[in-house]
Amino acid sequence: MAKKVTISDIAKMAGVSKSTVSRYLNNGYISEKKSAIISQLIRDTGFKSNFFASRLKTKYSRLIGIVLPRIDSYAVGQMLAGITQILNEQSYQAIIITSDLDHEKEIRAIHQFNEQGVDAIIVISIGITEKQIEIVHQYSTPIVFAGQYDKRLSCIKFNDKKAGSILGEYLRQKGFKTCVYLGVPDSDKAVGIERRNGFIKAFKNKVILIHTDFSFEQAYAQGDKIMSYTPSVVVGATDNIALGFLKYLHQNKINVPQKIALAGFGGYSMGEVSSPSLTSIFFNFKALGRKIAFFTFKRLSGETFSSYFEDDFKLLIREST
Amino acid sequence: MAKKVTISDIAKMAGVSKSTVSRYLNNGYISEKKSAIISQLIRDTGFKSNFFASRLKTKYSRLIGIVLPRIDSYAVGQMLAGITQILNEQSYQAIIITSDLDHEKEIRAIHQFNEQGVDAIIVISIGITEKQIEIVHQYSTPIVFAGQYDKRLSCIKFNDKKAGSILGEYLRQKGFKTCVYLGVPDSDKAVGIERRNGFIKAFKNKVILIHTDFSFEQAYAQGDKIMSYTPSVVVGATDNIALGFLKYLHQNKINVPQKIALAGFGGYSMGEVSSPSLTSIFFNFKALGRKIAFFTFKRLSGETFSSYFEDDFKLLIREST
DNA sequence: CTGTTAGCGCTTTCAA
DNA sequence: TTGAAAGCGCTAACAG
Repeated sequence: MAKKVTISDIAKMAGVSKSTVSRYLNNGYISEKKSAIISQLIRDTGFKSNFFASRLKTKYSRLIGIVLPRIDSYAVGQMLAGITQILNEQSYQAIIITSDLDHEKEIRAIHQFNEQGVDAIIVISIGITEKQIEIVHQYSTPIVFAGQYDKRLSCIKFNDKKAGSILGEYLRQKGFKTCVYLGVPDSDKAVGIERRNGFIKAFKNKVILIHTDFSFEQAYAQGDKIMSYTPSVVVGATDNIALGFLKYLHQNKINVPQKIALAGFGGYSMGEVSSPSLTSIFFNFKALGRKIAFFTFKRLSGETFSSYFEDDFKLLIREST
Repeated sequence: MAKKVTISDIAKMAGVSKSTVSRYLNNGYISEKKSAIISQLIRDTGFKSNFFASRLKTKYSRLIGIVLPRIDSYAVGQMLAGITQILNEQSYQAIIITSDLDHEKEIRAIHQFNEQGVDAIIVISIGITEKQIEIVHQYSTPIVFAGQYDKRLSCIKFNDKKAGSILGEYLRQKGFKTCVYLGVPDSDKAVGIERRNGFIKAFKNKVILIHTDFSFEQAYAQGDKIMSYTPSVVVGATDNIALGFLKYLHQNKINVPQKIALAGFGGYSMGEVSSPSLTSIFFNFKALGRKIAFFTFKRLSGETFSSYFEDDFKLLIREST
């Protein structure tokens, strides 16, 4: 079972001092002979340096705290996969707390990570508030925000405006004249405002704005209202929203794309298996996750605040347009 | 920035001993007066107990290591959401490593967690090997396996056999006579063997078995072969597999469910938005995640090995049958 | 109810 | 190149 082999035990057995063993473990300022014997002893006993004792002395933990709005979402899962991939490669580890889309919890999580002594914190944010900015400046731990932007913080996110404009441009060139855009509230600056503005500016023609939440159901429920504007194309701020409306179209036997075209943002696999498959802007969330990790390491190595906008997305033209 | 306020500082300021402050922080065996003054001081100074020092003394870290095959999957995301929900409620925290579906990495992760001194380990496994069993018995840290079963370990998973039989029973009663079952390799005991056997036993009629992997693409590619058996119903071992074949049916203008019926396992939202929507066995992965956490706490509180089979799934009858 | 006293296991000067 | 010694910040007997 749990063999309580400590550094002293090894030292005793090897006939050296604890410091020597410690040196072997760290810098390695040690003679060949002793090194060999210690090495052997460690192997035999199965000794493992006590994580907490070591962290108590040195200042860093090789732990990165990650605050997530929720974990059961495709985008978050992909990002997390990207982040942990890079973290693990560098022998860092992720420790996660979910905020459940609650600003207060997000803040509490940041406090908690600080208390735990993580080396850095990554916050996949649902919106940056003044209070958060205050907290970031009050702690010395590097904090990186992802998904949202504020110039006073270190942020990394997709260039939502550009994403919106790519889709807008494409649909304009396709000759669509009237669009209903299913947007989410402005409280989500990235998805709510930037994506939409980019789209509207590039589409140039008529856009009717209808607000909805992020759910499949609410988009479905707005079907009648949407159709009352007789749009030639409907765009959902996310694929999920677009698919909610697609369900309505199916049930009302309205043909896509013959009667009406449809597009979304996300490029989730769901949009690939629907019929018709959904035209969408694919965001490479996993790649973003990797960038987030790199960005965090930069901050860790002393680089100062700055922001980054990722352009790794592309237009997937599929059957729905 | 990082104010290095320690428990001694607080003690000095409050005119008490460190132990008293420590007691305030923990058991609270302390007078009202001192409690009040310490409480105030902590608030003022922004003192936070040093995580590592405290963990060095007590044996517990309140950290649970979780080994995942991959994070960017719906099922895993849901489970993780359920697990972390309960963990966080109990002030425990999740620390994750991904195994990337690699047995070696899974084992390394278990070792690593042990070295780090987590209180318990949860392994969402892709298949239990002899080597793993050996390791579990060599460590004293409680380890809980999820998703797979071996009687020598603490396991928790869905009752796949029963899930299979529910769908088999339903399709038999519906009057289908010939079924193609798209199965995955036997190396995944739960999904590959149990689910399939439960199905076959309950369906009673003719079942043609075709092997495929977990991907949408491979299921799609097997379309011609599947149709050559002229089945009246096709069942995918996962929804994803079923949807891959659905894509084939769409492209070949074969009507579902008029010409052929289709069903899967999973109950993912993808099967809800497809058209027709997919009949499926819904597994409540989030609920399973919560159970996993509870189960882990039981082991933590000294209960011994045992296994648990979750029945929280149900038949979703939708348009495809 | 509270203070004193020992460490937890490790790292890190400092001198040798 | 090595060892002695001094803690990191906290908790937990023990005695009062």
